[in-house]
Amino acid sequence: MGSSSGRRVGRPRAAQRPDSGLEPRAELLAAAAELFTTRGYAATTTRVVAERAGMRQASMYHYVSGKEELLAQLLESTVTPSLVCARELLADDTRPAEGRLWELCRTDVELLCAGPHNLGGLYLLPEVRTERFAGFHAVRAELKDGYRQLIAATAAGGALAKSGLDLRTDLVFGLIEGVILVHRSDPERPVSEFARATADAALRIAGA
Amino acid sequence: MGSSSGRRVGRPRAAQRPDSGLEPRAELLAAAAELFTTRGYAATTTRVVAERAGMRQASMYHYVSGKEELLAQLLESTVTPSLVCARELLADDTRPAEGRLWELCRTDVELLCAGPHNLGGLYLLPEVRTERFAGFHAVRAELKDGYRQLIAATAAGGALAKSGLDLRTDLVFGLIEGVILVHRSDPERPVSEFARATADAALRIAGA
DNA sequence: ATTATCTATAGATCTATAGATAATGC
DNA sequence: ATTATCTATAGATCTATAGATAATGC
Repeated sequence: MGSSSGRRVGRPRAAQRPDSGLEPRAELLAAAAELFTTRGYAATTTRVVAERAGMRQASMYHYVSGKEELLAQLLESTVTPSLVCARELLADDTRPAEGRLWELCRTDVELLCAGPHNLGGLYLLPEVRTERFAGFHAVRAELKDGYRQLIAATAAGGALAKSGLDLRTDLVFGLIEGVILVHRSDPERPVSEFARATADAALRIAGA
Repeated sequence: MGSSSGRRVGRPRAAQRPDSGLEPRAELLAAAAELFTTRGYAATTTRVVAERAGMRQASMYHYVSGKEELLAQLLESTVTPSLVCARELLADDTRPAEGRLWELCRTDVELLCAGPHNLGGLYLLPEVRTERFAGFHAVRAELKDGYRQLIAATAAGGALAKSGLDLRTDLVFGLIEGVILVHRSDPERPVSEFARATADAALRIAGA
């Protein structure tokens, strides 16, 4: 709920703005999402994040320990929904693998392109490769393994040797993540049609 | 040639190292390439670039005006060879478009994955979207247009409406640039085989 | 009393310039 | 004299903490 209206405990903010309806921490995350994706992580100062969230630089530390925590949280929130989808599809063995792979690709593209800022673009930040974000890497690796299992379960995939399967998996996963670049270059394109076209392309790459 | 051996004009460097054989400016570019691709642009200080190139921070300014100039130069040197290849293939109308498109994809992947550092990864840096790098964007746009023309000239591409052609072009170009991500995740994979497999995948996406 | 914020600032950078220095060239 | 480098540093940040302040809650 937070602040459902008017009077709140604590010293009032210096710069008042129309109530966004978000909790302060969520406001910080939203501000960080926009700034990190457009300007990059290292180039974004705590001051601009806080200010965009409506508070002064120092006040940010009341809610988060610093920039790192914001990025870590944003990253995990980006993969988690895709991972949930992958787990469901892997469990559902009533449907052929081809259809489930297509569905995973489509959903993943929708999720990557969803939201006002190109959240998927966070994957690409160089800082993300750091040990600090091991939690994110773990969930992302699990998602990639979901892709691998579905590709292996297709008719074409079953015939592949390990190196061939690795290659197909990397190409499909690369296409899906590369979609972030495509979306960035033309954010106006209708997402659902684009997501279906990308899923079609992924199946062709998988050989299905 | 530079410094073919021993005695050089000017005060000696503080930290001597085995002669790399490169001119100082080239040493700076090589250092920047590695650091920008691994740590990112904003997170890389002039001090580490200069030090890795064997000189002190301030000495760098004898050769370049600052970090921006290094990035701009690196970016352009990354697309230019692909663009040369695209122009040659576009001009050669004795071969069917399918084969030329395949060749462009293969060469482009080879070039993106070439070199000790993942130079192609520079594309992904958020700072690159800045107006400052308009020169790079112009050559990159010309390369993308080369892809579009070749796709349009294929049998399958000729039948497409404009929006369909745009979509195919974006998917193919996205796959090729996404290759940077794939290469980053497994730099050990033999490049030439990978390049051929990616070109095959690109043709399947193009519908050829 | 508790809380959310603020202002102020210490300490740690980082960039780019100024001016000194140590080579070779003539 | 010319050149390539160096050392030193001013000025501009940026992060994170310390301590003050202005609300509500009881």
